[in-house]
Amino acid sequence: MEYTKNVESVFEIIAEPNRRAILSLLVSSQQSVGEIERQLRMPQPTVSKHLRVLREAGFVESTVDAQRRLYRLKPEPLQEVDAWLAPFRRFWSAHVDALERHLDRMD
Amino acid sequence: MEYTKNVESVFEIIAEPNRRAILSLLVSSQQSVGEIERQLRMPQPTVSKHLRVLREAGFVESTVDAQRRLYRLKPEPLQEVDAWLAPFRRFWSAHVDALERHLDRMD
DNA sequence: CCTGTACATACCTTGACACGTATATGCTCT
DNA sequence: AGAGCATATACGTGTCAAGGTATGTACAGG
Repeated sequence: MEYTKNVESVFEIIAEPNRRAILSLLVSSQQSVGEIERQLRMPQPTVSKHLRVLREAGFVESTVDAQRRLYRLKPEPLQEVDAWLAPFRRFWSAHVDALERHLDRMD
Repeated sequence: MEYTKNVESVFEIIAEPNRRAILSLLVSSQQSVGEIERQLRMPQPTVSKHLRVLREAGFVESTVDAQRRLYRLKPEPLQEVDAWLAPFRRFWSAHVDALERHLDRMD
């Protein structure tokens, strides 16, 4: 196998449950590492390491606030996921339509 | 770490590029294993193994057609992904709104 | 029946990645 | 400058999943 790694797809990033949890936390507002750590009950190095992955993949960005770092969401990578999903949305809405037509004929 | 595996999230399933390719192929119409194999230039056992994973996770289902098996999409798992994405969509459309208001004030 | 075709599975190997523990870096305040 | 807090990184370890090769199963046609 050719492992031309490094390209780390957005899908691999969000495959990790803790990373999804972090992203879900950040959707409401920005948070410091310590706040994430406490809310998710994760060891601090774990949080930092996941944040690093998310940052390098463009899911989040951080600003310095004294000794703290505040992390916030960036939309682009998840929009990529959304875009990949588009053709499938058409597929399953076609299914729903077919079901509706079927039900229409039934009454 | 507790590895209470088996729950195999839908995200782990679509993290694999070859599986995403298979799903994308199937969005237009059902395909046999051999057709997938040829279109994606993947070894047959690889295709079969990925299809097994996809099947057990509910992404696809198969019907027997003589010696062939025809695989087709099932919508539910990808709808789960879509549902997970919903809060983030609200987030980034809020961003677009803010940008638009800003641009409005500029002229 | 026997051969070929289509697909599935078994086994082994390898690499990636998530974790834990320990330690480094950097900032703040006194 | 030194203490203490907040965050980042290094290192070693275990687990898991994907690939390759080989083989099994099942159906179709002559």
